[in-house]
Amino acid sequence: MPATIHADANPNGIAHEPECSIAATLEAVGDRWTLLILRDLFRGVHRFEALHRDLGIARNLLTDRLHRLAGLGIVHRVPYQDRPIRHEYRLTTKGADLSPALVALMHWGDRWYAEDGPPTLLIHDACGTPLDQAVSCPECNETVTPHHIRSRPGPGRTIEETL
Amino acid sequence: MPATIHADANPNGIAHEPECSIAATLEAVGDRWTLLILRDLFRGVHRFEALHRDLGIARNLLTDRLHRLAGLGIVHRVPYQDRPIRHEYRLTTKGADLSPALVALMHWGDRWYAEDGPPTLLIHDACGTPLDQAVSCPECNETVTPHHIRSRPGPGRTIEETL
DNA sequence: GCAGTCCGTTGCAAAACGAAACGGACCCGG
DNA sequence: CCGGGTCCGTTTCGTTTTGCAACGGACTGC
Repeated sequence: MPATIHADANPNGIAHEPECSIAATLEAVGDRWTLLILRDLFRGVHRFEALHRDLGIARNLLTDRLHRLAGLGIVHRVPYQDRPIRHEYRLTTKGADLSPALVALMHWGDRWYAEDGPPTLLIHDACGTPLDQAVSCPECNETVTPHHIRSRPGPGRTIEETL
Repeated sequence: MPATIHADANPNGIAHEPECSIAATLEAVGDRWTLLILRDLFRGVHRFEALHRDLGIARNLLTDRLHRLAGLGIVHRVPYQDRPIRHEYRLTTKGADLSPALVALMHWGDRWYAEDGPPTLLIHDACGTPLDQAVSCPECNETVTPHHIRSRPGPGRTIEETL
């Protein structure tokens, strides 16, 4: 039996109730473009025009997504000139905190779709070594594979549907 | 400056060319429902009717997504009865390999949207300890934060646009 | 036969998306 | 001052994707 990542039966409101954190996350960033926009922000592409060019996203959608991300506190608008007052978009702590998720998505793509090897390597700035990502047990000090991951209701679970 | 997760300028074909593994991954599983379906598969919900009930997804979409996932080799259809021959959907290795991504997305939701604490805890089956996930450097034997992540073109990058 | 289960399809309206034109605020060279 | 060029949106409109709910098929069990 594979990893049990438990969750609930309600694909709704964003911080609307504690039900499933995966659903909550996808509510915030789980549309066709948002994670790509965030990828570009990590990558150093911060301005509207540059994002538009780089992603090929429709301008109206880009406007919408950027405002939405700002509203969610994932991104903030930093003025880089006045006069035609212009802002660039930068990750907040909350946004930067999505880094592990992007890393995980990238690793999966590397593994299953990069026939000629990864198009991009993530390396340690200090030593240049390609990085790993792993789930680990702080108690046992060992890496845990999906098969050894179990789940149980946490403190935030409402007392309903034990399923 | 936050983590640099570099990527390309083309949000296209799935295994269509090596450009950006994040885009490739999102091409495969980056729509509104797919990751939630996968979450349920991890969680032990394997049948059409159960997925439909649990997720509230439209039946036509569920059909479509499951077939798509099967086509991509992320899921396979296992007969569990003949006669009205019926299949259940199970993760392949490729599908199970998305575990780290789901874990990362869940952690982020836990951190930013679970006011009363995580609705679900992932624990080590051997000892019951809540698990961590981290990016680490195999050389330095230390955890690497987003700020210390750099990126560089890997072997799979086509020789174009140095940006 | 008749109800119930399970999976999937169909038809249609609503929502999201994509492309491209348009508008505003500016800078610059002539 | 005028005609470009840049940068950031907004608007319009046609195409896709969703969501919803009814329907159909293949059984089982009573």
